[in-house]
Amino acid sequence: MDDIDRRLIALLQEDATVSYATLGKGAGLSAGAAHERVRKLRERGVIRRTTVEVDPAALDRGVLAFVMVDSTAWMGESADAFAAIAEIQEAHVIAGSASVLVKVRTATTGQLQDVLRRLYAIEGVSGTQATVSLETFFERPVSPLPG
Amino acid sequence: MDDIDRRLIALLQEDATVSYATLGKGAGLSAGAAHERVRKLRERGVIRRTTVEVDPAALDRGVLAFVMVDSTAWMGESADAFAAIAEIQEAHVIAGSASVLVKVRTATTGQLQDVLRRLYAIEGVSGTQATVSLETFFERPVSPLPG
DNA sequence: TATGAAAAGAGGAAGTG
DNA sequence: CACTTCCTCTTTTCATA
Repeated sequence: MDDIDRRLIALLQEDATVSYATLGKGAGLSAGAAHERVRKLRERGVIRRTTVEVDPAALDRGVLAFVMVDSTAWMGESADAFAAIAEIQEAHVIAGSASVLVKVRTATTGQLQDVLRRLYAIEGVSGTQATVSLETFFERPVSPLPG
Repeated sequence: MDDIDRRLIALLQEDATVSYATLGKGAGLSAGAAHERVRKLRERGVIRRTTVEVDPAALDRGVLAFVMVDSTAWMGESADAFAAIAEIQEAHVIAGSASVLVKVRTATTGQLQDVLRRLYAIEGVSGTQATVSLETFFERPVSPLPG
């Protein structure tokens, strides 16, 4: 992971459809060398996958909320229960009073309420605190640049 | 946006490097038809971009925290101030006691502390409450399927 | 690891049903 | 809208340094 790798990642995060020739030019490499480096980044798992970024509203997921899920038991083994709820985009075990923080996207606040109901149905869950997002300033890839 | 479009999006989210021929097969379409639909999804802004998903730890961003940022003033115009902090991956204006929720990734908790210091330097910011993630259950694309 | 070149395959743009 | 065809460019592999 040197500065060239970071540069390649930055370029791919911006647009992963560019050719290796263009990619190499942007990093001061030949197409072949750029290709080889990217292949290794994938092999090492640094680049996990190539994917598309979608407008949530277009998929009927215009309502964004973060929900703190309190529990009476250790939730460390409950990943599947959260993953089974399609509206949950992320789930993290957290330090602090609650035990799991989830990011939820639904079409309406009514559906958000339904997600909360399903969260309560998970074993050990004792409470939820939902915080609705009014506006998203930005959501961007993890910066490969230091600082 | 019919079911075929949703299917195409689901396949692309999983692996955006597949050929249009493979993509079409997965959605019951010819390569050309799949290509045309994907082109339109991009044109309409449903698909925003093709990008790569990266392992945060490999980029020296192994510490994940969510920070509630309290403020004394309306933060609705402060997007740039948050965007200027490279460690911030997302920033959302929220309903509730705090006014902005940010997702932060740093190499160490020391660097997290430094981000908090820089958050305090933003005009109007009166306080922060950081919640550190101990484990990420999952982070996945927005589900294109209903329910 | 980088380069350069050759073969295999995919992208992109026609025209047709 | 979807399918097919055709041409171009890219990806992928390999030999070489």
